[in-house]
Amino acid sequence: MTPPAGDLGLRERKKRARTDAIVDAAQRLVLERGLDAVTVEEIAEAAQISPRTFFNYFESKDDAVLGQGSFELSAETREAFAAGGPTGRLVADLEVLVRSLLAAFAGPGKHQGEQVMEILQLEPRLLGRHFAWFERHKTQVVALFERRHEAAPLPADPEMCAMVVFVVTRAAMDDWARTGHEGDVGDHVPHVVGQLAAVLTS
Amino acid sequence: MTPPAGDLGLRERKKRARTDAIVDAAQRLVLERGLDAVTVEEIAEAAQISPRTFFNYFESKDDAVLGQGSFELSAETREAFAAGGPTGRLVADLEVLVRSLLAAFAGPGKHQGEQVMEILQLEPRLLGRHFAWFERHKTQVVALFERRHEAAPLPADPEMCAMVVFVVTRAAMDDWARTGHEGDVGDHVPHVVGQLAAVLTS
DNA sequence: CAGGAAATTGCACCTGGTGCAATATTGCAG
DNA sequence: CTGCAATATTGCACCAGGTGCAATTTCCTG
Repeated sequence: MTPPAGDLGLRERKKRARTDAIVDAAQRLVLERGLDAVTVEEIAEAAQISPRTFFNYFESKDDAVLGQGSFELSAETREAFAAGGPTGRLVADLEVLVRSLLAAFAGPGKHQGEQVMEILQLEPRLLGRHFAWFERHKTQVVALFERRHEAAPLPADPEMCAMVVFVVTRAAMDDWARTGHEGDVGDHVPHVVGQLAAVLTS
Repeated sequence: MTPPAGDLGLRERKKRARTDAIVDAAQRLVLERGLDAVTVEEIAEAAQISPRTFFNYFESKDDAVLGQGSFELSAETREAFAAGGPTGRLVADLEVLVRSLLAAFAGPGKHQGEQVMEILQLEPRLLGRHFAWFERHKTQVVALFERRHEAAPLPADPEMCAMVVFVVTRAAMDDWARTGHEGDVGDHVPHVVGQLAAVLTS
């Protein structure tokens, strides 16, 4: 028996390779021709699988294009936040949270991240998916705030806090795009937080 | 020639009647059976039109269910806001704007409004459409803020202001739903504005 | 009432997406 | 290495949403 620690077996490796191949093909084709001009059949062909298999990996074409799935906060980030950290000031910790979210959304590689952002800008329809994603994970985010509430009381309902997370995420992406992809997306977080606060307390 | 002032001619009247019939049928059926269990064919049949004609009135099934289209701010509201009114305090005027938006979304009749909200709660997928709607109209909202900026300088980019409009609208709907549909949706606006501000300035 | 504009409709067609059953691949115990 | 069970891939038939086009009907206007 060789139960490989770091290795994951042929099956698992193939699965990952296929997933990557699908996302790569989807993003490349969509960037080349636009979302509506690319069919699932073509993506499947480019990824060397059957169209039917495509749907074993992703629930929809849109999900594949966004590479949705790699998209969660690390345990440390979550625990630290729930415990009232990392700084103890809510708004600062929120910024950290959003930055992690943006990084997770962008994906592991820098390049991949920019590509997703570029696609999102090119195909606003997909932003609807982003919203849907948020809806799906909303309960988790709310739960996170509920836990933090016990460590350090919140100034608002957990649901409202979750909405803030969402809007800041979205606004940061917007701001980043509007300024011509200047620097890292996360670096725009403080600015948008300031602006949103300014509007709401005007 | 009888260019009827108040009247609109048979053609126009029929068009409106049909639109209403479609929305009514769509909402009734969806409330009865759920979004996925209702086909366009059935809605068309209930509205006594052919399936093809359905798509002359609405771009998608979802649009029909939400009755999207009746969904714009009145000229007065817009002009007043652009001119720096109605109160002169940005956040207060924002609240007025959002209330108008919520009212427009709800539709003319009270009953219709609650129905839409009920459907939105029952079928979260449609919230994605709400987001899409916002994306489509975002430029208009941004333009509104740009105009206001000349009358009374804004504390943030027009785009950020538009994001605030969106998040407040959404948060108010949420809050209203969470408190068991208490009173009018619009009455929740001040509360959520306060909460969001509290989080962002914590 | 005639003729033109606008709306309705039928029809053929494409794409996204699912269920099901057959087949192929992988993992594993002997 | 071999055979068997688990798992993945695939083909196939099918449904629903949505569009383009051309024929037909309905409304308006002179």
